[in-house]
Amino acid sequence: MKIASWNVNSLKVRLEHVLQWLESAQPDVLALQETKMTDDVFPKAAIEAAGYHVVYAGQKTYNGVAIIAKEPPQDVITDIPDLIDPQRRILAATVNDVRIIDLYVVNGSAPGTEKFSYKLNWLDKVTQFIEQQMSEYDDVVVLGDFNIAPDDRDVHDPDKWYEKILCTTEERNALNKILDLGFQDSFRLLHEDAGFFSWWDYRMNGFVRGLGLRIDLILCSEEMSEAVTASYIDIEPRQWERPSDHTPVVTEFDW
DNA sequence: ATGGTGGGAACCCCA
Repeated sequence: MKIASWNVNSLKVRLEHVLQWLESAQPDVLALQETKMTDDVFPKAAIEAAGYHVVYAGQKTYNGVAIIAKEPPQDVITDIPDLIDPQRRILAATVNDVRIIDLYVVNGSAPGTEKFSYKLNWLDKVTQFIEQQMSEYDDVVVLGDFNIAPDDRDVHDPDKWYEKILCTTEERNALNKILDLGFQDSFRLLHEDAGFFSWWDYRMNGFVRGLGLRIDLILCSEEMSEAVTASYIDIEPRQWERPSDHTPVVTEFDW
């Protein structure tokens, strides 16, 4: 089973990239973030024509998540307890008996801001939801744009980013609370080195200069973590014309 | 030196 995540930064602009990547990579599951479109205009037919099923939760202009899968996603959840929120950032569904939880984590702007507090509160509620899902499902994958670099190996210049947004101790502690529920960062099961990134700022020629962070993660529960056979970041789509600022991350399971 | 680029909307917000 091959599971992937990609923040596409507008599915309207990136649809051809997604279709091209599905065609070549043939994932069983591709979780999208930042589709930035309402459900009534979602390109369902184009994705189905590529041989996939898809479920989605979108809104106008901002956010938006989708799960594309070879088998039909079941038992879809778009809203969680204690978080009444018009922002479409959460999508859970079951595919091949694996519970997939697709997250577009709040960016948070900067430490000390209202958005930062909202991010931490959002993560707290989502952590409670994941804990509930863990009690209901045996095999769980939580993936998406976490907007948190797990540790300094995931940051091109840790000194420059010290306690900056995406790298603060508070955000990392919040991520660790999810991991403590019984998850592994699948990429780190197979790669210990620094310098692997999934997002590069459009500004200042970030991709060419290697100014990246690894903030797109695929977390898997215990039994699945023992079945990981490969985990990698596919930087090719970041080199395509008019790319997303994120590139797909992939984990393969003997499942 | 506190910038810049990109997406979407609508002359500004968000990342």
